[in-house]
Amino acid sequence: MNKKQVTLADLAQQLGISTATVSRALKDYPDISQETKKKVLELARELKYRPNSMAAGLRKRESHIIGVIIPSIVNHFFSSVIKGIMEVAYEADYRVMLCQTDESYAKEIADTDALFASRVDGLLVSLAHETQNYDHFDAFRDSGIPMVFFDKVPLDNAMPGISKVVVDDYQGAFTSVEHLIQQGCTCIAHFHGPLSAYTSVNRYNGYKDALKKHGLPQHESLLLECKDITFDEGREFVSRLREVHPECDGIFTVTDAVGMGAMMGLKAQGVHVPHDIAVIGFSDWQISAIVEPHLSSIAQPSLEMGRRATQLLLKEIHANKEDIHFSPKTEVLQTQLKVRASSKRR
Amino acid sequence: MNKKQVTLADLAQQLGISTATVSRALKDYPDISQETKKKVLELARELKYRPNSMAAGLRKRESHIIGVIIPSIVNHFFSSVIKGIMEVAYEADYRVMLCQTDESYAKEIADTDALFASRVDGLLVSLAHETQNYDHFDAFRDSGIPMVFFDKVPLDNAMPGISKVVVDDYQGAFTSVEHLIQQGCTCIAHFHGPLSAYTSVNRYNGYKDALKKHGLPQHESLLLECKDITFDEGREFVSRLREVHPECDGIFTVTDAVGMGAMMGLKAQGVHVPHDIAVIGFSDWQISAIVEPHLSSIAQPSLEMGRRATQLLLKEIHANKEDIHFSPKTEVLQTQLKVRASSKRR
DNA sequence: TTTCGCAGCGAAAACGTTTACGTAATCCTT
DNA sequence: AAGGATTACGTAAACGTTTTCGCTGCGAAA
Repeated sequence: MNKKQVTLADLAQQLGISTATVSRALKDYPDISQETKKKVLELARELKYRPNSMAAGLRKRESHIIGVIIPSIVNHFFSSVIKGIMEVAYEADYRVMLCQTDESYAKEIADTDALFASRVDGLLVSLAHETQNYDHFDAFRDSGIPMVFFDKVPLDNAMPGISKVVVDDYQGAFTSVEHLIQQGCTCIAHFHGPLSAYTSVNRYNGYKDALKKHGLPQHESLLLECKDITFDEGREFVSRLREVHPECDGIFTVTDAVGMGAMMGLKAQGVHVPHDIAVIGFSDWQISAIVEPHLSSIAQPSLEMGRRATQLLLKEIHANKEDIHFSPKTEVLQTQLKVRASSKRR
Repeated sequence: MNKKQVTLADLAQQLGISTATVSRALKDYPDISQETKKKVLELARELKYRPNSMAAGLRKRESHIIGVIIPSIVNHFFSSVIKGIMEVAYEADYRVMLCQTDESYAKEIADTDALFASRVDGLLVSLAHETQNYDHFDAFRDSGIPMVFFDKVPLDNAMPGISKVVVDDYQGAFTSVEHLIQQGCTCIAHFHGPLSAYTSVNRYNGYKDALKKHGLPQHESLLLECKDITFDEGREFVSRLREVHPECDGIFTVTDAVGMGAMMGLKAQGVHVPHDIAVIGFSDWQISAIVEPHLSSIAQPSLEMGRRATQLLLKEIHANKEDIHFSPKTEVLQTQLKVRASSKRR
């Protein structure tokens, strides 16, 4: 049913010139007189000519599309990253093709293949939780199509020569625990994430090193693992924690959902935050500044992460096109401590 | 620097057959022997052949891409919708190209043009706030490329013959106000959005009709307009409201951000929620079940909206391809009242 | 005059598929 | 054994651009 589209050939025929000239006129290439250029542009507008980027892409061997693969989209962090990506992509006149893995390795493979089939000019990836193997990126590798990983990136030695953008989880965790100590906490627990995840490990280490630096006690029983990283886990774990460590006066949680759960659990038990126990989260969700008491947190520059990753990718794409060398970079973005009521004891 | 890709011609040459046969083998079309099919598939795997969907798209005049235009992505409602879209699209083997307008009319036009240039097979749109004119969709119109609007849709008479998926804002508002009345509220205010927006108008009307049905007083001064629909507006407006209507005992807000702001404002004034004033929001943000007191709200089926819109679009795409008539539908999804502490007075 | 340069344009090939059409070989009818 | 049907494949055109190369005509330099 689709009515046929207006093509270069149509314009060319009506003007009695060749498609080559029409193409030159529309893209304002050299070798074209102002006169015919004007005529072409006029007719193009009149006939509502719309370029076909599939045809152009096929011929030029580039799509002006960048592919994005993320674990989840219903998530403040990732949706901010995507916003950053789209901002920069739009500025550079690139389209964005989005895929969501739902943390599934199989889906990640399918998405990678589909994006390659679409001949995207570059790929931005945050790995799925399940992913341990990186062979599905070989197609991009072998074809020399640039990739930039962000947030959840491959293990250090796994993909040499690939650019990455990550957040300094270790430093963020270290800073927040040190902040608790400065607020007078002497027995600090950590509700951490699964240690299979890179980010969880870094935060875990930041926590431990901060305690070590200040000579505070470390106990296995101060460490509780949130397998699913949920609000409910936070709420339940505080009971378990206080049975073993009634003297505990500070909690650092792997993310704000857990932190808010912990605060609710404590409130239900009649424990005052921050007076009895100070709480600090991670990621600085919008909610954190609204919930009572306002939850202290570590802000991750999510928008910035999307922007940087895309800028890196575009640079690499252009370097490729100009045939000049591009040396892969790893950018580490700094976090920001947001001190709010939940941790203010002085 | 991109190494050249493996093409059908490469496979054909190595096997001493024609590209036509290779193409048939790979897409398991008829007119092919099991024997050569097997040989082709083997060589394809060996040489790591990857189809080029730009070439296929150009030839078949379809891209297997659907374009999505939304006002904002950093937003729980829209990111859920997108998730629903991507789920259905993925099942049907379609890719998703995403654009974000940031509520800008100009950006919406640019996005529409770009998606048309990419020759997407269909378009899903939630209109920008600024958009009053729909001419930029003419290209899709004229070419007979299906579009489905969702959430923020064109005015009724503006685009006849176009499918839409909306939420029953009127009924949701009506239900929530009736709920307040059942809880004993007798003087209910409404913090509404700009009445240029369809959704705001429907909620506004639902509010008014619920009051009318139950014979409650209606005053202009009970209506406060949130131009930007923000937390801060909610917080500020309660002071203004209580100066004029100290007897007010219920507030229905156009969305949860405003509702939460109102609750904070009331709390700051020492007004108890829900005892003195009951509050109910709209949209059921994740935060609402966490903030204190838990905010009652109207849940919108966002995931479902994305799914339905995409299903409609795909149906229309396929109907188009088979050259059978498709009559546009408007689906109205029902909301769900979530009663929480902020409105429970009995 | 010749020679060169240059501006403006066209012819045609390419990009990698899909597909309408034709054809040769094989098989099954009667 | 002649005729038709079927199977499996090749030829070549098409999709809508971009781009290389070459050509023409004109003016300026020699």
